[in-house]
Amino acid sequence: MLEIKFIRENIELVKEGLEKRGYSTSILDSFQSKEEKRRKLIQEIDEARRERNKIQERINKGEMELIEKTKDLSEKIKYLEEIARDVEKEFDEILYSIPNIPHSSVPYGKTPEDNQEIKRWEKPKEFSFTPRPHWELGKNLGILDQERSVKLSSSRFSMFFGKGALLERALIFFMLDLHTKRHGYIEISPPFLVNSKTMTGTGQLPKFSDDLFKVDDSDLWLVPTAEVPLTNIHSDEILDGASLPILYTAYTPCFRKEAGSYGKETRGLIRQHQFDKVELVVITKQDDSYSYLETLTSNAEEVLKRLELPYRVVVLCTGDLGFSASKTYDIEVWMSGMGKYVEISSCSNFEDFQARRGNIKYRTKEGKTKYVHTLNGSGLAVGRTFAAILENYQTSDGKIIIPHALREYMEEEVIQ
RNA sequence: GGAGGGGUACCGAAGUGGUCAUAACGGGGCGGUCUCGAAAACCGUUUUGCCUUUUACGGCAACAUGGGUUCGAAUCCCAUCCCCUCCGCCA
Repeated sequence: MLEIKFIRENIELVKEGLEKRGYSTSILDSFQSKEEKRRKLIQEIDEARRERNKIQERINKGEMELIEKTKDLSEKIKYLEEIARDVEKEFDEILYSIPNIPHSSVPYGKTPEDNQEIKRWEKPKEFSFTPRPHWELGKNLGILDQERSVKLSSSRFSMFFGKGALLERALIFFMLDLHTKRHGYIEISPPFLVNSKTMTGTGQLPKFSDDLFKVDDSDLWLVPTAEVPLTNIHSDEILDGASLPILYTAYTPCFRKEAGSYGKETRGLIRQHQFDKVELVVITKQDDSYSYLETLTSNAEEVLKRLELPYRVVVLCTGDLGFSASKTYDIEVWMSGMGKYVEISSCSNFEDFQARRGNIKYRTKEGKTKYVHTLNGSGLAVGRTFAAILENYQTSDGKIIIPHALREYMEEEVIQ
């Protein structure tokens, strides 16, 4: 969330940010009226409490006749507090629904078509035959079963068999090893179910519950990304400034409802209710966060470079930017069979937006407390990487050559 | 799931209805004195949030969380969460 005082004092700037994203700005009107109401109430309550405290002091000194007077005052306070509770609740709902402001370097745009390509690595390989999509390859090789998984669960679930399951595991190991051994991230194995407070900290709640799976009869939700548990590790903490930056990586399955995507990308591994991902999270001081956005993105790119998968990097335009992010780079891998670039990683700087929600601070050398900046990026989405390997490493007879970087984890050079 | 104990600051811990609890006491951290330097000792300091347009040597709030009783709650009552011990169950 944004700082209340900041919104109040920079209402035009916030309005501009909302407009750039294509959001309605009417929320700011309710913000203003509710905020003023809230502030007046706080003042009124504080004043009444001050008065009561003074009288209480005199009662303590023996002026018992004042007891009657303070009764009324207490009733008044109780009444005001009740109103304040409601106002505060309504106000919070508004406050938590205002998105982050796009960074000044983010290009203006309305749709994903307006995202700007800033980098392209390696040319897509030329095939002497028509390359097939990964779902055909996987099915023919018997390593990917998307029919039985529907029987077990529902559509948008898949199952790997034999070498396919091994390839998936190899990818997870390869990515985690790269990030821990080469890039300096600390590996975490977090819970896959988290509570509402945690989901609110990173911005999934209250606005985006429709896309989350919730466990019945509990306050637990299935994580849609490891970003949620990792970023919230230090919620309600004041970190030592010397301990920053903190770099975490984790492998987790991710669960998403993908509501509103009926009929879209139903085949293959692109859009699933459950998929594996290795995530990168960075917690920094505010001055470092944008340079870490570059580092983080290059850490994710390194996975594709080592797997020798062609990709491009785009910077998301204001209209395509996620709710909590200030700036986002998407990495898109080339899918030979599908004949297009597909998002495989999203690397974002949230500045202090998540830190405010999750209450994550650090202490400076001078002893002051400040909000940290948080960043995260996929490093990478495992299912899509799996698909990219199948499509880019296929042979004319439908075999898959294993990329060199994975051979130590696979023990074989070809899946056939 | 059953029985019992507990949740107070960075940590340990006291306080069990009004001598103001930011909070005793002990430890730790930070600053200083002493020292060539260090240790020890001594002195000082050490929560967070909100409101007052900025600021204050200003005000308010917070003792797991949320309600309640009371003129007044860390303290009494109710609910919820979490931790510990024992029993049962179990990967």
